[in-house]
Amino acid sequence: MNPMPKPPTMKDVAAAAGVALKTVSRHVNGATNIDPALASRIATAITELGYRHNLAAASIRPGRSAKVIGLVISDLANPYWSVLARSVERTLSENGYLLMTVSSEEDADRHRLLVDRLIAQRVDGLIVSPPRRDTTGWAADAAPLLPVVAIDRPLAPLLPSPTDAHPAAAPTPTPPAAEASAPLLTSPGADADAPHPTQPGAAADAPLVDTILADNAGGAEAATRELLRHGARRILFLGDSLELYTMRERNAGFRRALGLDPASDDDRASVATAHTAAEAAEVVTALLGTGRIDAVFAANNRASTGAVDAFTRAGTRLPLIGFDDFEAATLVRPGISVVAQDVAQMGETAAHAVLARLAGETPPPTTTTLRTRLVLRGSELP
Amino acid sequence: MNPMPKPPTMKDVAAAAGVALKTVSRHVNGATNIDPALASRIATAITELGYRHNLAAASIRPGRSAKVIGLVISDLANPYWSVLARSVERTLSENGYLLMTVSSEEDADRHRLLVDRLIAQRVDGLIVSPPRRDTTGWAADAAPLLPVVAIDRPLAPLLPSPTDAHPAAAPTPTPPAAEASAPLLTSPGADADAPHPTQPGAAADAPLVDTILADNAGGAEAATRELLRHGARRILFLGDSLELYTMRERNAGFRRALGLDPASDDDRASVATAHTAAEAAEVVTALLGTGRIDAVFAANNRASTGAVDAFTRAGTRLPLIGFDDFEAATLVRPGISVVAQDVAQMGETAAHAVLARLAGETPPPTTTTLRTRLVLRGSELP
DNA sequence: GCCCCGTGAGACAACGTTGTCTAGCCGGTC
DNA sequence: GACCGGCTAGACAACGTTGTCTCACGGGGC
Repeated sequence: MNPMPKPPTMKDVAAAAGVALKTVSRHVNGATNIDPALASRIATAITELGYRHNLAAASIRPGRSAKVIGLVISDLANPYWSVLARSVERTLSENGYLLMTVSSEEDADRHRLLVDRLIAQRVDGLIVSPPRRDTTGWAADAAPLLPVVAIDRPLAPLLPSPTDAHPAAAPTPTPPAAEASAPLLTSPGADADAPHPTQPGAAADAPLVDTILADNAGGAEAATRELLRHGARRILFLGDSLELYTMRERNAGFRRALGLDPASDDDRASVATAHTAAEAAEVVTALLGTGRIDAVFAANNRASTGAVDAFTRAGTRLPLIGFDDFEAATLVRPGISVVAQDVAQMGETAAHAVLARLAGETPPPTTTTLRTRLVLRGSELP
Repeated sequence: MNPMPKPPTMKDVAAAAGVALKTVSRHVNGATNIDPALASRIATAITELGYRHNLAAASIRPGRSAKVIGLVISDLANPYWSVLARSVERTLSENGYLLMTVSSEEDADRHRLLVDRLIAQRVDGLIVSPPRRDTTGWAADAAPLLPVVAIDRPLAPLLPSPTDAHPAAAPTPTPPAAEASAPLLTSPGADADAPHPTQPGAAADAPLVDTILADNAGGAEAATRELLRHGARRILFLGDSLELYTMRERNAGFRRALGLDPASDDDRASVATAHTAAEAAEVVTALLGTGRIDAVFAANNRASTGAVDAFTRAGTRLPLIGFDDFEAATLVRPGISVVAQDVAQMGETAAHAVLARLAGETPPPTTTTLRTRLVLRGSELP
């Protein structure tokens, strides 16, 4: 009747079975060297009392862990993140781990709070999508304590000292431009001959933590080239704020395809920012018919959706390719062509990276760049 | 250099600050009655050593908890569940709780395993979507231990004894049929005058745990009536397996609108089962042009998507209403009309239900039925 | 000057579990 | 018949933290 009496402990089970506490512990932990008679007495006592093993208590012993991983993303309701979370969960689950998922909403302070909370909870590892405007130094604090993996975006370089305001676009001309389809695995320093990976002055590009990225620039470049190939000349880059790493990369790939200096403000590239599908639709609606654009590269899902919505409402359309695949892409005619990321593989790779570190592997942190795939469905045509 | 030396404890902090361990504990827990001099020495020691409070260890004291809730759903990658999970997470987060989310994949055994694991982890409460073919009795085991809330579906009645194979369609004629638009809150027994809610022999419909449902039957009935209003006479019910509670309810509402005996096999109601959008598209494609159907009620997202896909490919269409809103519904012309559930509110309600129990409230378990909304966008028209 | 009381700090045990170590038992061997 | 080795069971301490209790100190009242 009493709603929730305090749950029985091993001690209670031991008393009921008439054995020592430690013997119950052995039984619960699956030790084989137990007298069958005692084992069955213990089993009976456990079911009769309704005993439940307390993993939380067990996990405070050093060397034992709760087998829980933390995942910090920006919004679980966004299909991109939820598919990623599902993939992480599946891989971890197969390895006996549970997942705690939290949403940072791109807020650096909230992000910091959540990371601290997860660490206090003593998760075994963290998979994190670093927030934009990330100034809290959470990674430097967390990485020495437990395995940390950055996903979707790299960590912001720590303390971009205010002196090097514009490190000059010319000196580092155009990065060697990863092949259109990047290799599955890129090693850390890339320059294999550098003997000491950490270079004091220069911002060494060896990552602080394992990092899993998509080939944003390469995908965007391929999409843009495809639009160009079909005769587009004034392509609109429609995306979210360039504060987001993925947007900067996709924009860079876009400009590279156009043959523009990555840092210049050449007006051949028109760029529009929209945070929601509605905003994106507004932008496109305003430009349709003005002749100022003749194709659209939608740099994320919401931009794609907004553009299609604008097209549908206007009863006309322009060539379009979007970044990230989405369910509705096949429902309209022509089908929406997209740069598809393998989100599931990203999650799986991230989970494996954490698991490897937990298994004791300690190679220097690696950045993995996952290939993207250009899926053509017709919307790229004039 | 050493990758991960064992993290400092309160004892280390106390030693470094030259105070007693308990004083550090007081400081960490925000006690006010601490000598400012000692407090600052402790604060310094904490930052210097990089001490982190260990909530896992703290939570083994009786009366203290880790503030974690478990959520068991069928698939986090499904937008329906991810939006629900997000809503639960948001509400819990506002109340200082973290969320552990796991996917059961509708497998009863896996579901049982996950629930047991979460209980072993000593979560404070559980929000669970019961799996289909639920025979493991997990709820009866879990409910006495911690607050449990069922979401999206009620618990299966325990042990449907094999004797009452077909409890006869006639004896229980047509259930009083909840009003077309259910009230926001339905109390447990419904029959307010029953003094003793538990009735030995009969399966009392007082729920075992708090339950949050959508008005599946009502929504489906409204949608079907709308199709009928526009002249449809041979409507296809296109949904997933009727093993799923939600499907049974939606089918019941569908039949009610058609004026069919809920248990009869009247062939005026054509029913097709499809697990994926592709299967749904196949079914619709096969029926299009045969004249055997003149409208479609798609009982879930995937069915809607599949039907639209079939229409688009065939270059024709039939009147269509779907259950559950989805992003693509507004992208095609005509827009897809749907029965929309307020998924976010469902998550919030479930979270509040757990929080209320954790706050010590112990009213008898309640079933809450959330209203659905018929959103007409044009696809219902001939 | 003495006592009482309020305040803040520390000693100790406890939470539920597991690692280590010792004691005991049994069978086999010389 | 004595000894040894292999095996299981139990006593004990420890994990990192917090609740309880006690103690020391200092100030104020008589």
